[in-house]
Amino acid sequence: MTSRPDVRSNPRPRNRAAAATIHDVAARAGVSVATVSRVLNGKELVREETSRHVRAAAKSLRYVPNVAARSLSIRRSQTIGIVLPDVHGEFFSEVIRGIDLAARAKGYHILVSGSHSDPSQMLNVVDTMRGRVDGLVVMAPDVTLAPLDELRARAMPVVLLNSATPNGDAITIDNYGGARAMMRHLHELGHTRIAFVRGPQHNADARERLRGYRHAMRGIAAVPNKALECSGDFTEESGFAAARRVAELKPRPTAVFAANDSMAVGVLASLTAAGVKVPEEMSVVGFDDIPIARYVNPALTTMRVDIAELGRCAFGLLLDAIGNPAAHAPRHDRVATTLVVRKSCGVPKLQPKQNAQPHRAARGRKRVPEKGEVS
Amino acid sequence: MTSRPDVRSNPRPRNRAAAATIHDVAARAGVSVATVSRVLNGKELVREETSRHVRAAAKSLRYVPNVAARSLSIRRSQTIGIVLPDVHGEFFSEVIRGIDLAARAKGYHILVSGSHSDPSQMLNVVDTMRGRVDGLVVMAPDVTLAPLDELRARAMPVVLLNSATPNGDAITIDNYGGARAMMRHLHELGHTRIAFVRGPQHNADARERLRGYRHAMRGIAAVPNKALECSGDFTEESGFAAARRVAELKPRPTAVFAANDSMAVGVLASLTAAGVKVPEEMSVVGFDDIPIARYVNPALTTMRVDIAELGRCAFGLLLDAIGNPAAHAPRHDRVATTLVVRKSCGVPKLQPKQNAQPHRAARGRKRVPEKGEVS
DNA sequence: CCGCAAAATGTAACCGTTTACATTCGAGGG
DNA sequence: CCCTCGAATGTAAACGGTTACATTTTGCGG
Repeated sequence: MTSRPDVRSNPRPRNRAAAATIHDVAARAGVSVATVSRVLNGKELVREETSRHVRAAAKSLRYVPNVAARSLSIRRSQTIGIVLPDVHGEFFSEVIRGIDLAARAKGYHILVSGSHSDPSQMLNVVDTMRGRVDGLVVMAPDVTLAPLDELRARAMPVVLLNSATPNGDAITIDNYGGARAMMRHLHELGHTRIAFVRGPQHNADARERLRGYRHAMRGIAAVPNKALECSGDFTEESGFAAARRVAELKPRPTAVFAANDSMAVGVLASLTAAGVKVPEEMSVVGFDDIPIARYVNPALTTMRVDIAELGRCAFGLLLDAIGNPAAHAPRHDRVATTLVVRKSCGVPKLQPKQNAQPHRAARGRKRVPEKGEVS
Repeated sequence: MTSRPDVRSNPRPRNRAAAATIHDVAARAGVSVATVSRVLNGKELVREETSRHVRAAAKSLRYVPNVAARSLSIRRSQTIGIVLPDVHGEFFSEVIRGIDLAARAKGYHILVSGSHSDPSQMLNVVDTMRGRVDGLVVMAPDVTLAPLDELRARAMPVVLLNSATPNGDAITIDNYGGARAMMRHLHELGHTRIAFVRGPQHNADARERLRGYRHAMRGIAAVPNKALECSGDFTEESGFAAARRVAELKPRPTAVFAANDSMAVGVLASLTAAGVKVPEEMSVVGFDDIPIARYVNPALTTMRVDIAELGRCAFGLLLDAIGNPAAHAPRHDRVATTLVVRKSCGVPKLQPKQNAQPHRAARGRKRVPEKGEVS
């Protein structure tokens, strides 16, 4: 009955409604498997009538190609891997979202693996993804250079996200530029004594933001003052703690710049608890524009990072690398940030020994609407 | 030299450092592929010495098995799919996180696909995952029953997450019980005029929470008052708008119960903007205990849902279904919620026509620490 | 020293596709 | 009428593993 010779000497009993294979479709349509394959992939010449038959047979059998077989044959999985340090919080979910959207549009699937605190565990995961994916987007902001290079040796296209910039493909946020833009904004409002809450020591984003802050401070204060910098680790808790220290500094700073929004939220909560009025007595700004930033009280002024866009870029770059592994020239793209002015910072009160007048531009710029200016 | 007869008549030029195959390992170790397979899978008897040789060969060749071939052969992919409506926000990332952790521990990978607003698109995605995954966790809170049943017909283990409960495997939050527990808390504090901000009409979670609220209100107020219910859609914006309406109700409610935390955050922001003091003039509570809840001002009293646990349970159930597809009895598990008391609600002011005394228990319970009581 | 069971290993079929190459079939030109 | 050529289709060899079954070793009692 079937035109396919049953090669199996002793067919295993399939326990359940087995999925139809290409052979079943071929038999039903009265053609060879090659023809079925050609019809379904639509690349080669097939007579219109034959094509219809095949399509009908496939539909009636609810045929879905077996991807494992297919990818074994064509050596492609149409899947990319995403390796994250830890899928906590809104930042990571936005990254995934951005990549997912871009990938699906191109017919790609995404394999996600999060929660990799240490590099060895990460490399491990990368190995188990071997063969399962055509390329990787790896986010490892806390990892030092060496393991990342080893990762490249795995001979698979890899795009690094927000990691210490190595040679090879990478996408990063313009942290340095963003931090400077934020400092410019504060300075224009008249602030000169600006405290900074740092991020984790080994985090690439955190370092760049700190660098931007320091550079800007050199242009603002004659003598750099290390006392204005507090340590933090990107968590609300650490922001909370840092704010207490800031509030007790001798000449009290008029503004606090937290290296990310989570810490800024902590700072805000801490100051409120301590009875320090924001923005009247102290201005607070953050970085990232996570969704909550808009809903804390007062609403937080921050640098927006279009995280989904970050993911989208990463996928685009990866796709390019997968497309022509040979001719692909490694790129390092930087995505810009946007200043979003809300209510959490104002003009500092006049104080002795300070410039008596706030900077000229201050007044006019105070209430830039959402998505204000590009840094 | 190699013991493997080169069956390929005309080996394709491999463009790049091709990955070693099991044949290469076998050749290098001087054994057959079967032996290599046995060593690497560790199931069958192999002489210790042989085993060492094979392992050494594998390591020196940096051999990693090709998963496509493997899953073609054993008809398993060691991968599960996660289908989400939209990977926005902390809720979804926590779900992914929970599943990821559980899955990795069992050697499974996860294939994620988010952003499916409509059912047809979702079914589509499910089809493309066919063969790529051993089972699915599907989250479709807004979807009506019919498509979900069709999904089951796809003949693959499926666990539904927070969806309108059908027959088959499912995990849901105890929304009804949680809502009632929250109402009990408010009532014990002395509140009787309690407004409710509803979630999306077709959302299963939202409906259950509303049901819990209504049930509780029947026990509190003699005449049910629909005017106390405001519509909302789980977004901060809708909470913001709803709060304005609540504040203008004739006998003003003394408490607002928002069907989720995002809306509660909106409510808080709105009341603050309108000059209504929380909790002195009005108490506000939410549901979910998203991370921000702790950092808004005042900190939000809410029902905690252990979202990662939800994901973990879902994976466990799915694994069971994958394990014995035949003997598996469909289950419907419900995960409990926990009351977390913070600062956003207090004892209502005495008012005419009200019970003059707050409920007995109120005082003593006011400041239960984090992770207070199980509902 | 033989025989035999158990242990270790090898052989090759099979999983379901894709695709290079072979084959068939018609049509058109000489 | 034969030959050639191109279009349509078929055949079967990969792809890289797993595993049932066959074969070879090994250990040991008689």
